[in-house]
Amino acid sequence: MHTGRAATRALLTAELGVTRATAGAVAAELEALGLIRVDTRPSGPSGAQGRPSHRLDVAPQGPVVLAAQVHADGFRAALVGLGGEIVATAPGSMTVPADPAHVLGAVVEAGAGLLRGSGRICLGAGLAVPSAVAEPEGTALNPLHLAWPAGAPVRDVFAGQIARVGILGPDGEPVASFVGNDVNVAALAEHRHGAGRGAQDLLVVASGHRGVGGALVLDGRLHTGSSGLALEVGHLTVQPDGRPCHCGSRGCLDVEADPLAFLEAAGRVPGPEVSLLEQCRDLLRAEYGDPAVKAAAHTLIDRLGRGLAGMVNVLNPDRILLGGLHRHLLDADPEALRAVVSDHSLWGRSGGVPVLACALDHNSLVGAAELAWQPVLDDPLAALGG
Amino acid sequence: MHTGRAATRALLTAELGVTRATAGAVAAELEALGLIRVDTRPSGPSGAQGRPSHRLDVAPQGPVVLAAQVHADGFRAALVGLGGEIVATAPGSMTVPADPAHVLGAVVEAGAGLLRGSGRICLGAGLAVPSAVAEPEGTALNPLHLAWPAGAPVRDVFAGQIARVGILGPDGEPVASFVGNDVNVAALAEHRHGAGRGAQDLLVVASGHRGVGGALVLDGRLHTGSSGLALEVGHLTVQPDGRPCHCGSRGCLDVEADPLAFLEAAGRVPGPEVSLLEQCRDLLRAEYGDPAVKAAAHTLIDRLGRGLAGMVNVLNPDRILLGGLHRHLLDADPEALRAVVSDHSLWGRSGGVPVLACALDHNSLVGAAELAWQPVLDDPLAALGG
DNA sequence: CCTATTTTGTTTACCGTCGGCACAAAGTCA
DNA sequence: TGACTTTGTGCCGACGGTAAACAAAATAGG
Repeated sequence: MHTGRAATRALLTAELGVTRATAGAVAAELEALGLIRVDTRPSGPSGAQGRPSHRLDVAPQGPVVLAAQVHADGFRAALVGLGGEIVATAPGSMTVPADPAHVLGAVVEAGAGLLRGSGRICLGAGLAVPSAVAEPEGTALNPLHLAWPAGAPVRDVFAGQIARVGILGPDGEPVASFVGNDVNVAALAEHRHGAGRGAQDLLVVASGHRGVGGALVLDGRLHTGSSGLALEVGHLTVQPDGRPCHCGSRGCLDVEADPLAFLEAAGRVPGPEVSLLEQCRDLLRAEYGDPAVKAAAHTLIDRLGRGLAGMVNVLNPDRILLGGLHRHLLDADPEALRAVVSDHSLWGRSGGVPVLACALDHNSLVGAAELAWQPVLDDPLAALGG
Repeated sequence: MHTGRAATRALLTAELGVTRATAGAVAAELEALGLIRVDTRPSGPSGAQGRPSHRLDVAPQGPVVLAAQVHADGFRAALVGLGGEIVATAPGSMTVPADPAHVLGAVVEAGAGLLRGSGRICLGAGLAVPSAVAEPEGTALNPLHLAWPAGAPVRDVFAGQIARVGILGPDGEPVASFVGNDVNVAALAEHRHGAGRGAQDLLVVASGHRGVGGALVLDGRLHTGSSGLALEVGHLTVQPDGRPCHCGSRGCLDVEADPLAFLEAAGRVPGPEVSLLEQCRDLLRAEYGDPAVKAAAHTLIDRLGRGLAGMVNVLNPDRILLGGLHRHLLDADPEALRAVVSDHSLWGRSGGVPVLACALDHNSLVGAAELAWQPVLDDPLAALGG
């Protein structure tokens, strides 16, 4: 079981590709474990012929997972139910000595507060970080925006705080902890509950603050490569003779298609009062009439499009989703971006890959929750029964 | 069952991750179907403690598949046994009106001749072509070197010739036909029987005549993307301000790191008497002392290394194999190439990806055979029993 | 030489998953 | 009201696999 949306046993039968009997058994198991509730009431005249199906709803007071996202300015903790619904959420701002244990301690304490207030059972914990995460070590390789040391053992620290604060599962043990790159888990969330539903080969590219991140969801599973470092797409060359990048090359996507690059291209000086991404969004929405802004947008659309085309040639996805700045660039001129991708990808011209915007608010948060839900979906009994 | 080398039941147990009982059952099934032979004779003093294991050998006169490779100058047909052993092979040269049906008819007839001479049973047919192959249509999108029309329905034509000539399986029906890109299937062959054994995330890049091809083997399966067009890596930008490419961009790998680019960089005029690849190989072996040749080699090593680094950032493979010209460049200066890849891939510096040469002769041919063997490995009984 | 140990191969019993099937339930359609 | 269609459930059996006990064939060591 790996799909989110399944409102009736009949839909389960179709989506899982099993018989009605098996789907019924799965539903019965999930109901017995308190994860879903079966609604047998007739839902009015459906118009369809045949016996009306029973709706399968996520249990209203059912279990949740603790999800969190950390970023440059602070963090956000949340409780997320089965199906990606955010049950409760709380922001937090970061204090100055922001070492991992400090930050994640505050994150987990915020989550514990949410849990106490909700009275829900917690089945796991997931964390999204703006850094590549090496597998299976669970270390953050480049948490630059957090000013954490490279290689920080984020999963271990997170698990340690979960144990210290005492986030306990049904078996009385501290719940399992999962850590992922923010774009990666956002891709997972979009695939399950957002604009990526049904895609078999989903490419997600996003730029939130600095740099560019990517993710690939293959057959419903996050593809992280042999050591978790796949889709580090920031260093594809998109601009011959471009500006130097810390990787040693020039014209990398990371420095040519992120919010700072856009503001500079538009001739604006980034202000400190609001995030780079918000400045970009406001510029694109309110001042797109300004020729300098429009030209900057098209410059970045060209660079981004070349990078996306390179990924299309290597990965051959069947859908592309854009987030952060890239999503705003797509909104500004969808046809221009799609044309660049098509023109520079060998087979894009024949057919073309759909390029869409991410659809979920807080997709990194929901995606972090999906990491924690995964073992429950894989084996509900083991995850709950003990 | 998806692995080639398994010389005893005990190794099967380990490689398949099952119990001895299951491995024994699998071996018994394969033996009953005539695919393998069990050698119970003691093989002399093994030195190891414990009961000596029975060797499982590929059946000496067992079934084969028909494999073929077409290229600019002609084709090669072969019979390949389980385990990738080439049982018999025959080259063929192409005549002038080289339309697909003509060429593939000759290919299949050559294969039929080999089959008659061998007295073996044929279980399938695989074909490697120097072109991207769209799935599931089985059409060749850019068979430029063959002067075939773009989008030629290669699989259907191949299957038609198989049926016309009458290559029949044990059930009396024409055998199943499979078509793949030559680098893709070569990667499959290297993973099963060559330098890619044991890799979980194998990237193969090669340049045989013109252009550059790539392939990825993930968990033992070829990764072809959503429509068969993944790893079309020829259009990654590796040279700012490089020469123009037919894709509309400049400095693509395709035109910066193929045999023609090397000969031009070395200041040589390609002669017509021998293939571009052979000219490159001879140049690198015999005249590497010539400063122009050495400089050209390092120019191409730099370009290739940048391209490989881009792929590493996107795909995060755990091993890279090089074929064709790239393999000769690696031989010429292994450390230089590995250094470029490390320096330009974000995480290459910490750890580094092994970069090795392909190990098999005729790896495209063996890979084409693997395509045809695949259904037998997946379900031996169904493939043979009827 | 005889026994203990180790590793391999085989046999048997058993368990869990899932498909096939029959049947019941609950609606629409004529 | 009866036929039809679709959904949900219970039952049986096939299949794939593990677990465990047993048998076989070598080495190790007194």
